[in-house]
Amino acid sequence: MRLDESFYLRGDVVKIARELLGKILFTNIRGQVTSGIIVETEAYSQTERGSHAFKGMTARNKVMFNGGGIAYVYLCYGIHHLFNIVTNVDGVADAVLIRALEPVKGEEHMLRRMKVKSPRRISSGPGKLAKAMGIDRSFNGKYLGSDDVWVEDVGTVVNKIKANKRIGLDYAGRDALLPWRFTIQGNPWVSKP
DNA sequence: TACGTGATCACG
DNA sequence: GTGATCACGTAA
Repeated sequence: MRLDESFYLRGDVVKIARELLGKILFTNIRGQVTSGIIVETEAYSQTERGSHAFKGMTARNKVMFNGGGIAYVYLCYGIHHLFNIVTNVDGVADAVLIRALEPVKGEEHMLRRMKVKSPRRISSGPGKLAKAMGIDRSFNGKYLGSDDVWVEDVGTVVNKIKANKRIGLDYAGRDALLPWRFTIQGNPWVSKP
């Protein structure tokens, strides 16, 4: 069943980040459908220094201030597109970064986009999964109920969730230590660190 | 461990 | 305008 607004509009972004584990992210790029199990997420709250929205609205982060259930996609290090799901109500800029997927459907499309021939860890990391799924900045602000990108709950029960500090936030001071990175423990598709 | 790569943002 | 910075990935 496709997740709808009521899932994303809730106020607890940390809870939503945990609950997204085991759900399935789909994209449909000109008829090419790919999907993967979400195995790694990070929560970002407007109230802490790790968030792009901490200092308020800018041209880049403005879609985060919309109500939950849309994508926030931006370019990182000039190379990588990072895919986030906006949560919380209109006016509050919370989001969940999707950091790794276990491929389910359309792996041949992912391999082609990654320019590799044989199965590999093509979606273990936020930049890689966006590329593998065909996500770029044209997805920024896109509604997750659209026919291009959506998330489904297939009833998977995730037994062991591990919480760690988030990756790559050395600039965020004390907030870098928040245990807001969630992984499915033992899943081989979780990104390296 | 080093660095490519380009949008973004805080300066003025 | 300009310059430092960056929620990464790969090669070495």
